[in-house]
Amino acid sequence: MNIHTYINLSQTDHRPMYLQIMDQIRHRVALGDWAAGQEIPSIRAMAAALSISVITVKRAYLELEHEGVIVTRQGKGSFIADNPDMGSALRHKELDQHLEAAIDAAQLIGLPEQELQTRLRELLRQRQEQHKESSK
Amino acid sequence: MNIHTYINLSQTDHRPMYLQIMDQIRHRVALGDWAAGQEIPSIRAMAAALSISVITVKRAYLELEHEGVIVTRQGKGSFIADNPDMGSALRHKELDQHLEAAIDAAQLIGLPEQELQTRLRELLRQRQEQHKESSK
DNA sequence: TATACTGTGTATATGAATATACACACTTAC
DNA sequence: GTAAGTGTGTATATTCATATACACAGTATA
Repeated sequence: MNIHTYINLSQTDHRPMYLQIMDQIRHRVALGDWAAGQEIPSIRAMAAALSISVITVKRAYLELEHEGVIVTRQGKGSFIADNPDMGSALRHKELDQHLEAAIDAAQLIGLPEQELQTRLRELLRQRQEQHKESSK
Repeated sequence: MNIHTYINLSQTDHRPMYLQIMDQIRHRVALGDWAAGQEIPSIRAMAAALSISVITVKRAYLELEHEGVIVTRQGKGSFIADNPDMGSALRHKELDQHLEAAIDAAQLIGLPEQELQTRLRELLRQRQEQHKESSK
């Protein structure tokens, strides 16, 4: 089971590499694939596997550490945080603000609540399609 | 009624100026403040009012023209596109953008789709409660 | 046609984001 | 202590997005 099973960089995804790495690690943690305390690939191993510089991987790991998702110890390696902070109160607040704004917008249009929920379902489905596309 | 009543640049908003201008013009059209065919401030007038370069305003106007929101004629000025459905289309677009932002936020914190929909339902219910309160 | 508006094209400055190399420092196990 | 892992700090290259100046061109009107 090598690193590529977990992390890979998309050619079609034009977002920066360090962000792609961050997202995929977050995703693994959210799914429970990588448990609290578990060691994750070293920045050198990750860099070699992806054929990129260690500094780029380090940047991804550093920002994830600032977010509280992972911890890094010099000379030892990087690990999923004991209590990975995936959904801080702040993040949930931001989510609610977006939903509230959507409700306001729907009200402005005169869109019934039922159809607002339907629209959310549609957009979620579109996302799934796009995800399939990009992973082909 | 000067231009500042409609358009202004935020110091705290760190997004580029041309995007802020585009958003605010779109919003005016969505609200119906600026009707189809109506003349909007000239590039030069807008630039002077905001104390920025005409080129920056031109960029905003050019992209809005590509989107079909406005039309520009050399020597004459810029006008809201002659499309009566534009306002409605923009309102729906704004709604979608809020929902997309919510989906992004949910994915970031690893919130399952099911729970995102539940959260929307909860917030809608809260709104109904508040509405009852305020109408007592 | 002169004036005073309007928008346009080309060329450029600036800063921020992204990715990098390389020399350095820590940890572990032999 | 030394080898083979690990991460780190500094300095730099490169690219792209943003914003700009200035000379040019169209339109309307007196």
